[in-house]
Amino acid sequence: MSTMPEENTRTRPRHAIGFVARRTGIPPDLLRAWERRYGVVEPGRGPRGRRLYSDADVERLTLLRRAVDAGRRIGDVAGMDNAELAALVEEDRRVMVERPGRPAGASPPPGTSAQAGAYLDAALAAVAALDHVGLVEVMDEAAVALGRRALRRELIAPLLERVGEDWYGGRLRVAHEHLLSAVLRGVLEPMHRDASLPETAPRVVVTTPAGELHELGALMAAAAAVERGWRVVYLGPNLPAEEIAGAARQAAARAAALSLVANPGNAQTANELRRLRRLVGKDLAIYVGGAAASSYDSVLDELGIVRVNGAEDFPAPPADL
Amino acid sequence: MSTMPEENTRTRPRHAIGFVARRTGIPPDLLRAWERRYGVVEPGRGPRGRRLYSDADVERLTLLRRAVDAGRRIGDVAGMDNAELAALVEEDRRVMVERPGRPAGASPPPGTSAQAGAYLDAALAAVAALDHVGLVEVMDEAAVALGRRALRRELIAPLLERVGEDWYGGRLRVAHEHLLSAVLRGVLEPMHRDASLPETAPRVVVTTPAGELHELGALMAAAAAVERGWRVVYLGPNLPAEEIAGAARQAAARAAALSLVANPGNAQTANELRRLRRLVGKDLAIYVGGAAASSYDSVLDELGIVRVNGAEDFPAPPADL
DNA sequence: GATACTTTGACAAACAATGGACAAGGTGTT
DNA sequence: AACACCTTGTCCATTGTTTGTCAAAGTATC
Repeated sequence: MSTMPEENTRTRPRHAIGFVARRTGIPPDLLRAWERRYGVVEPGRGPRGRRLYSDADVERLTLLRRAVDAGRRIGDVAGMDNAELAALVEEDRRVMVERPGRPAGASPPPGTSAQAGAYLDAALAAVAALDHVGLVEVMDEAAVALGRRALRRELIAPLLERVGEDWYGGRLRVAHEHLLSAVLRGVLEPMHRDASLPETAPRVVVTTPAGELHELGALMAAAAAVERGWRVVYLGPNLPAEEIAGAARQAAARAAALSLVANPGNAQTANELRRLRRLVGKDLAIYVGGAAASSYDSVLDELGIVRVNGAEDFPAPPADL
Repeated sequence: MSTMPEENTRTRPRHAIGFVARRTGIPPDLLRAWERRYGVVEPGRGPRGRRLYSDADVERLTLLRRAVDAGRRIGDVAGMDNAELAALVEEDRRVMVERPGRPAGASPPPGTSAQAGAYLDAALAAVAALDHVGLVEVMDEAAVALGRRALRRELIAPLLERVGEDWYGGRLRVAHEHLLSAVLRGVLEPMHRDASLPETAPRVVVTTPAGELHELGALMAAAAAVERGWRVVYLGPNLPAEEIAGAARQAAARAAALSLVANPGNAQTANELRRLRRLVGKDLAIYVGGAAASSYDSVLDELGIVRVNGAEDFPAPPADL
């Protein structure tokens, strides 16, 4: 579509081999070997015969490195075109760490303050450096400076998005993402420990359905629910419908909140939702949110489940009784 | 356009045997043996006679491995078609639920104080009642009263064991276990945030290998490591060997600590350990612990990996340099 | 001279294929 | 109980291929 053959920034060669090596994590020797043996890319040449790689080349090399990291053999993937390669890498990633489908581009930080922006930069730097302690320090400071609400909206949410993007662009690895998850869990978990709520406040069970391992959405939801006046029973991720139903019954909960991120539109999750509705009957309110939630809209409709757009829209508890 | 009968991505052979082995958890030798003896799949061949498996092959092999894991004999299930197999696996799964390997009876609380015993009872009651807030209160009080070390030894470790037993005996449900996990994570995570350690303290990367979803052992290890004077880079659970190696390299870590709880003696985990050792070379110390660790003893020996008995035995960092 | 790049050739490890062997555990027969 | 037999996962030897890395020798730039 945008393929003016010349002049295109994507295809204009300009990166030297050392730069590309650092950027992709592939040593120069190996870059040359891959080119020599499999013709993996065809970089242009500078005046003295030096290799000059285009952005498109870098992109393709990043995909190849990911495929190899996932356990593929370079000879098996070297011949694939970029589309095929991208599909392969995406699939491998799903299996390796259960972490899924491109989130349907959450909204970019809207009214982010300059202050939050500075924390965001500092946090990103700490993640990139795998600096656990530094990241915790940034989050603690930000928590004090911004308050809970802004912390979630202006720091944590954009941070998750940026790290996701950077991973996708090959600048970060899965390990960075895990580090962030671990720290954020530590930051978010205390938020729903709020014991100041009356014993009689309506309860909500917060979890993710079986097959859905990503917990951060659930933690954000739990923190938001506390602020709305719910008493939260937090159950962690990956719980079968029977367990959710049993817990809701035992806790005398008025609602269940589920976060859906992985595998948009997958059949197992839809079935879990159906089973849950059947097990709990019509009286329990069920809320779902998360990047993948909208892909289940038809099922949600059929089951009378409410879709929540972002943690800030978490419903207030019913006033009756 | 995607429905050309050939050209179909599901049936086009493209996965090398090593990759399939990792993906399915079936070692290469066994893959070949199953093919030779039962014709379980018919992979295509690459130009030099190398096996290339299709997505459909991988799917079928995964089903077969699940059936075998559930106690079926390969000879009995090898002839079934995929639909039959899927039904069988689904049925078996319902029976076994999700039985994590029986822990090899961790030591009963040795010198437990009466005080800790009271906290233990209170904590168990809160878990049984799904009382999130109450459980947090008990843990917070206990943390102050007992101190970190005794908290781990005399409360958290026995608590995990008791809940595990009660769950196994049907007195508690998965939801109770998850509630406990979530709260304990909140308690343990701050323990390795200790910023008082010098920037130059030797670093240890703490995580669990791919396939191992249980995080609490890793958290206990992280907390113990901090007390021993390590600077901890905590990466959460379920990380492939490449990622662990990459993170250790980037963090300039002196050691990696892994917690193993699920599926004692399983092949995937053993392979992950082997790959990790290969990727990091001989210079990085690797520690493993957890209920399932002893079932890998021969592998650990072969790889020069140190088995740690309980978080209290976590090794001190090397004094050299 | 130090640095960054080029080409070519070489090499050790890791990986894969075939076919055979074997031990541990289960099944069946007497 | 003892026995032979089958099943199954693992291991080995041998051969060959693939792949990451290294070294040598040369060139341009600062």
